[in-house]
Amino acid sequence: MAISLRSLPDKTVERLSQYRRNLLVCLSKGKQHIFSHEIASIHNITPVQVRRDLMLIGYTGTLRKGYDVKELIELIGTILDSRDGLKVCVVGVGNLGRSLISYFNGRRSKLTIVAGFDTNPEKVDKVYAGVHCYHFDKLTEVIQREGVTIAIITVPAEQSPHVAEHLVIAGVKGILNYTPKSVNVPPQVYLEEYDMITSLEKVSYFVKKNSGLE
Amino acid sequence: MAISLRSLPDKTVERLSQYRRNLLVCLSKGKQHIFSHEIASIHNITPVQVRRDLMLIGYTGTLRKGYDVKELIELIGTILDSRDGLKVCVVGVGNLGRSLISYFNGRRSKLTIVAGFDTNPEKVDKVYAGVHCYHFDKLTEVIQREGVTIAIITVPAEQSPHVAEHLVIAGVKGILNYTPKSVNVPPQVYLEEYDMITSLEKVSYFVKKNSGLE
DNA sequence: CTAACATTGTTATTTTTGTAACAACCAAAC
DNA sequence: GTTTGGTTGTTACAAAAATAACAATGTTAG
Ligand SMILES: NC(=O)c1ccc[n+]([C@@H]2O[C@H](COP(=O)([O-])OP(=O)(O)OC[C@H]3O[C@@H](n4cnc5c(N)ncnc54)[C@H](O)[C@@H]3O)[C@@H](O)[C@H]2O)c1
Ligand SMILES: NC(=O)c1ccc[n+]([C@@H]2O[C@H](COP(=O)([O-])OP(=O)(O)OC[C@H]3O[C@@H](n4cnc5c(N)ncnc54)[C@H](O)[C@@H]3O)[C@@H](O)[C@H]2O)c1
Repeated sequence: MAISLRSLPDKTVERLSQYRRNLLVCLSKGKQHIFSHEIASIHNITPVQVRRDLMLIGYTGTLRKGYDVKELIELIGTILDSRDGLKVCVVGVGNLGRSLISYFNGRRSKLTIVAGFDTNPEKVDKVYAGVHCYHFDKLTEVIQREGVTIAIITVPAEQSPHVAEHLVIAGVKGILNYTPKSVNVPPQVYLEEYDMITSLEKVSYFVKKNSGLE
Repeated sequence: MAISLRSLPDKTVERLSQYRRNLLVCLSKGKQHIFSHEIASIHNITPVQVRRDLMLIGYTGTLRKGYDVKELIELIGTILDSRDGLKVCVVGVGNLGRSLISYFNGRRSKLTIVAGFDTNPEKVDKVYAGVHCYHFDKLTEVIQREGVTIAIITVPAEQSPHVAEHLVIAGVKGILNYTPKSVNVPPQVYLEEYDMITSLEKVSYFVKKNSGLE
């Protein structure tokens, strides 16, 4: 299908992931069809935006009946998921890393966390929520053996550039960096960074502004 | 100052927060001046974008000498921070909530987590990283007594709309929702939502696409 | 002294994202 | 049957964000 080959807008990809998650909930409640305005209201966006996103992936609903929930879930699956799923590792099995491991695993069948890495001897060779924690020295070896393609970085901030460098050498194709220090990767590696402090400061700025403080 | 009153672009606010964080690191290393291309390279963006952001906040550097690190930090402070700081609470003291509490507190002097809330009796009236956890029933009372203006939601997803509703009633002015279920708030409350699953699926999509998989 | 250069600040352009407008359609009501 | 109404898919428009272009300026090299 030509459409799934051309790159979708970033934001559309994000929304598709969210649509799917909520569509699964709808399906489990026995809902078989859904209107664009229903999807929109779940996500607090406009129906037009929903229809536009679905247009981009070439899905056509039925007039006055809406979209077939199951079909749509499957179509989004063919777009977002890789056939055999992708393997993920977490570098830095601290507070945040452990939270993520215990939270993610088992939820998305196509994305599995298969390894953790840490430098702290107390964590190495322990198992967290079913995930083995290896020493950071084994990074390349384990990544290549297991065929890991995505890494989540949750080490102390100052370590993240160093960690990212090793991940690239080891051959991962995508990195999700939760450290407030941004990292540098070659263009063929997809990088997503998110900084919780920044988010909080942003909320704080707009709260200040809206409240007309000082 | 007229400039700080007009609303800055969302993305600029985010970047200012990040600039400041790294400028503080520079300052602690004794660096007194910095060029736009240096700031840019720290954040993997272009020097033009840095200059544009600084233009928007009305800061002027010195030609061939760059920006005064200390001055710039202070100016960003006057823009992002509220004079007396803002108080923050965390609703849902589970894995993620506790991570956030222990991570955030003490880092940003102007934003302090002053309370946690949970429904689980085992957590109520315990103290986590110096933060008292109250029963959810006390939400409004504590928020008003302490003057909390910002809330972070880290309860199980299906609870988040209910929690958000109570937070609005209690009078918070900003909400940061880490739940994958989005919530509805009146326009005077600033809402920021972030969904880690979506981020991971987005990385996965682009990894798949870049690798030319299937 | 002058030319070349590095760097800033600003305006113009392009790209991305979101919103609005509207034609097409078909089911139901009358 | 014809009209009404709700809903889709698409095109046209607007807003936000990023990038490029470039003038201004003062420092350094010759
Ligand atoms: N905890 C949070 O809620 C939170 C929130 C926002 C951002 N973050 C960011 O996430 C990162 C981790 O935070 P945390 O609270 O989990 O810290 P943490 O100290 O609990 O965990 C960090 C872990 O990384 C390990 N580590 C250190 N160097 C390493 C290396 N080179 N290779 C592999 N592992 C290494 C440490 O042994 C430790 O286990 C930090 O950069 C922080 O800024 C955390
Ligand atoms: N843990 C993670 O790394 C992670 C990652 C991404 C998203 N999230 C999201 O964060 C949320 C929490 O995740 P978690 O792993 O911390 O879960 P958790 O089960 O460890 O924690 C949830 C906490 O919320 C409390 N709670 C339940 N209902 C409540 C209510 N009405 N009011 C106040 N407290 C209530 C529970 O008692 C529990 O302590 C979830 O929505 C999850 O989707 C978590």
